[in-house]
Amino acid sequence: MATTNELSRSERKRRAILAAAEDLFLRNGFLGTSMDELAELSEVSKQTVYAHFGSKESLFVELVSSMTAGAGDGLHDHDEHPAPDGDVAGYLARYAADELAVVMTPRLLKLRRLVIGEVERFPDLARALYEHGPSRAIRSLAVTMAALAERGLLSVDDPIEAATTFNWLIMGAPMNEAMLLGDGAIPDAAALQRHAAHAARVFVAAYGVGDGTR
Amino acid sequence: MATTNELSRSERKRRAILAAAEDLFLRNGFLGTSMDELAELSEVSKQTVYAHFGSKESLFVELVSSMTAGAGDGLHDHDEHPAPDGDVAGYLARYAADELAVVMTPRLLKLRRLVIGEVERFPDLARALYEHGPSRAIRSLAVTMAALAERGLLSVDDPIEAATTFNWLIMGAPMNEAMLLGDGAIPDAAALQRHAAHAARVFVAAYGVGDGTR
DNA sequence: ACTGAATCACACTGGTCAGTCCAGTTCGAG
DNA sequence: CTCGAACTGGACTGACCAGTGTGATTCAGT
Repeated sequence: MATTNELSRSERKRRAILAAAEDLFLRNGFLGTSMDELAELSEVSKQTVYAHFGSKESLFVELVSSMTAGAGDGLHDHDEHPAPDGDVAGYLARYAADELAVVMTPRLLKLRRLVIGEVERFPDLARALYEHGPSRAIRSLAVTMAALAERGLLSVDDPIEAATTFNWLIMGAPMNEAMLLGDGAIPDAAALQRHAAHAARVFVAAYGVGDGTR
Repeated sequence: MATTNELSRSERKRRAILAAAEDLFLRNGFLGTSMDELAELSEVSKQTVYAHFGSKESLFVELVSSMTAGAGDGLHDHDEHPAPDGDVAGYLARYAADELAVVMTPRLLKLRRLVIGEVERFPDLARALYEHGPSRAIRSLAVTMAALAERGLLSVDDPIEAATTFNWLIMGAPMNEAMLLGDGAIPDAAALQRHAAHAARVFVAAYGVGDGTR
């Protein structure tokens, strides 16, 4: 079954092209990337690029869409253990730190910058990124919020509103700094954890049921 | 003194060029804008464009720099009346609504998208936007926070941290939605005021001194 | 070994773009 | 009115770019 090395020739070429496209588009933008450049970096002829993806636009859309779809796929098994004891702040802090660790990544931040810069040209890609990113995270978080409220651990009227508030309490500062200051401004893991803990403390002070943190 | 109509010919041309540049760059980006297009929209010859600004890059940098510098100039006289009575939440809500009204503007949002998309090519512009925008707002807000703490109206250890928290509690959601969903997703004034009030309530719950809102 | 599909190198088209050049025109200040 | 500075239109250069065409070559499955 292994043709020569696990992957068909065509598939290998295809992936090489996508890898090069990711590199170039994320670095130089849509207009700033040329197809000759791309073929060269892929170590593939330009014809092959056009055989696999019909046009520059198609390639761009396909690349960004696939990166977008798999963007927040590291965040699923949170609902497993929603605050075993009553330490809601600790649980939320861990939740926040996990999300931050996924999102505050050069690859995803570059993708976000790219898509934001191309909102006018590719509004659908931007909407897709919004749906698969923040919106998805918030919806998922809202479920957790509702569960915590049900157990009397949190006082939440509107789970979506609460989730939105928590989400941006977490993401707001680091995300917006990273957007403008570049990947060099990404806080290290320790700083992100401190930030997550602080956000959780603030949130619990507003939405907690009485104990808070102290 | 008025040469013909308040402004010298040269100055009129210059402004026409900048106006066209603002329109085109904000809409089509740096690479997506051509100098011929720009000259035509300015109703000025290409030579004149190059006489005033030496190159496409210079024009771009000058335009973005000037827009950036005057970005948050509507936010100065807040410190005038910091919560006459003890209604900190109300005061902060008004403060937040004012900031939102300035920032959530198509012109500034487009500028922000443009600059974010060009971070790699023009990192200095992005840094300048960061300094004149969020950073400036936060520093100014921190002063207010400290003043409120001094009067016993707020419990603030680290004014910068508190200001940062409040700032993104306000800006996070609407800003990031607007970045990806386009200017059509800008909430109306009423929604922004509701959001501001909510943010202020959450903030006071975490940083308030005991009364909160209810 | 054979065969058809995929890939290759490379030239080429038609178009765009930043920036320059130039000869003639407009404009405003004295 | 005069003069010089600013402006104009349009042609031009050199470079780049998306996408196509072609004929030779490689490769994988039979």
